[in-house]
Amino acid sequence: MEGNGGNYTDKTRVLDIKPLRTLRPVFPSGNQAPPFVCAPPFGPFPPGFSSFYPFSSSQASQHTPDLNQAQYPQQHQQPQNASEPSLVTPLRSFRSPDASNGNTELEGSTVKRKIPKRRPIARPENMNFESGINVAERENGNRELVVSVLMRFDALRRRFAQLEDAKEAVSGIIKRPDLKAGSTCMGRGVRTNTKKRPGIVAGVEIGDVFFFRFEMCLVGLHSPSMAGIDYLVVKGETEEEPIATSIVSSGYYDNDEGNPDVLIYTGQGGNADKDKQSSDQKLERGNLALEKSLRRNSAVRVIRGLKEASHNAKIYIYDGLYEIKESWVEKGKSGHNTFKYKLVRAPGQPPAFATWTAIQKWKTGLPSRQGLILPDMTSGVESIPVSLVNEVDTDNGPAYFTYSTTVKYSESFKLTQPSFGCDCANSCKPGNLDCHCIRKNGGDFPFTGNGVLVSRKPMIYECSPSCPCSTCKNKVTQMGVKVRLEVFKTANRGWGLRSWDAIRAGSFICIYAGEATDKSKVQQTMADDDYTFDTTHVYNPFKWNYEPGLADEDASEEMSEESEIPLPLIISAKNVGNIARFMNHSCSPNVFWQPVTYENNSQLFVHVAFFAIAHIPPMTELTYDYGVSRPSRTENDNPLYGKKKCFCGSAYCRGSFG
DNA sequence: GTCGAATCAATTTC
DNA sequence: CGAAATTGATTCGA
Repeated sequence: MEGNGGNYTDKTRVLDIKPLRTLRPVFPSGNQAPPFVCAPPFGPFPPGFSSFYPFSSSQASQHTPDLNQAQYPQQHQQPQNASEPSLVTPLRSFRSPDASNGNTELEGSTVKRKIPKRRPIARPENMNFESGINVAERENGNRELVVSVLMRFDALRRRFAQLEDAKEAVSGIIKRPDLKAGSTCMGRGVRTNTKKRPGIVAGVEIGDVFFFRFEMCLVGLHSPSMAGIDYLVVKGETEEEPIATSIVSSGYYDNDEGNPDVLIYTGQGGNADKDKQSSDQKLERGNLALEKSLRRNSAVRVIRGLKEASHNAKIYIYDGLYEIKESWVEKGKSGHNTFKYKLVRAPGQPPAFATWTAIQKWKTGLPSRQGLILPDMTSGVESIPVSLVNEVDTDNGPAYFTYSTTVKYSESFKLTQPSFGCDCANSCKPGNLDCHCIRKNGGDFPFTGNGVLVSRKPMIYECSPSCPCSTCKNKVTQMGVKVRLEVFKTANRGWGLRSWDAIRAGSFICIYAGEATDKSKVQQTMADDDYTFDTTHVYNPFKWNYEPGLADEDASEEMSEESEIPLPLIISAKNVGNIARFMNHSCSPNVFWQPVTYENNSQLFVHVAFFAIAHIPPMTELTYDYGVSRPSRTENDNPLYGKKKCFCGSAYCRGSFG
């Protein structure tokens, strides 16, 4: 464990952990479980199953990596050639917020069973919200602050989106929860790196992804909420002059010509407006700043705006520092003069935008991704293929298992009590409190319009396949995997899972598939293999939901975020499972699990669904907190001491898990 | 349903 | 202080 990994002695952050069990009777106790339903290794497979066996695949031999090239470069090693940069290193390592800032919420118990902690109604006059970020931290940030600010912004944005969705839609009115959340954070001092400077911004790492312009404002990467060029006025030899600090390329003008290290950037201004004709651009403001930066050889931060065709989402990737090599004037599409700047990426920086461009090529399949063993290890069972890749050694794939997208429950998990769906026609409308499914969620629609989870809850109630709402948005985790994933061989932790797509915070990733059993009925040894999910573990608490003090409505009731799994549920994915079985543990995870339930064939089951904690850049390993098993701890031990040695590498590594 | 174009009302900074 | 900069959700049209 690197750096200050030994700091995990601050017991105030981890103590007071209580059992996850509650007494809510969702599962009946009762009958002895029959044998599991299990597909034979070579079929025929019931729906949702396929064989997974890489060695028998004809594809496997085609794509077996060249052993001489199996040693892939590590971070900062030179790319093998200009157009094929090293892509094996995650764009950045992720760290979760640190309690030392005083603004994240690791205080209190893990499992708050009886919550309603009365808070004053959040009216403007009695709002005493503290950002927890002091003046110095606001001017100069660090990684923890940046991560914390982004988490708080997005939690608030999701909440505003949820509230807007619940209102009656007014035609012509455009909802902008991003602006509302951004403005709130600005006003309450939830921001950092306000001191503008060219070059590196403390706490923002190359490869970081953003989904909103406001996110980059709040962490000081790029302050204008709209303009593409950010600049700073400095004292020159004779007079003051502007120099550029950062630019955002919208992806509209830019012609990369295949080289991700070069950017041709168009100056600002001259655009046609409602009551304005397009005109020549002037050498002022941002254009002048870029010109001065060119003269001074002052490097500029570049943020690449990208349209992900598959996602229908625009993302921004921070691509590090570029040098302005030349500038010229060119006739634009409107026939008027525009300024053009040629920027070249400073050498020696880890790949970011280059990773994204390479992934776009992989998606076409030509040429196939290096180290590819199987293009789709699910054999079409998932609607999106899952690649199997090894770039580090000669291992040809994980041991055989049966791929299933679903959980197989033993008989003892069947619910005897009938479950109620809703009777909404077509789709359930957020804000419609007549909808029984929405009522079960406390009156809030659990997801925003684009399927992002708004907040963690003890349980999420989705509409069921038997509800009449066929096009309902409250069926996120039932619809299968939506991100393009790959299973890859890690350097020291076996196989792992990562995504080709950038993943937005709150996005559903996958469920934990496998064979579910009631832990109390199983031998302890069986629950101990490497492919077991166990709800009875002790989990490190964390805060993900919006802060009531930040929202401008009555948010008097703080909601529990921690799970209430009614029975000790364990899911074994040793023989049957999905991609979730490859997700490794981390003490600073970027994914969390959330219990979800919906009725199926008149039975109610609990599903373990995984969601992104923060925005996750492409090719970053997906990890969640495995927790530690209860029996392993003794009174004198750290309560989060586990049986397995941890190699997560996080600065806050607890040293063990499981 | 889907894909691009057009539309609309936003916010911070200089 | 007001103009400048362009976004992102939605609607519209082929």
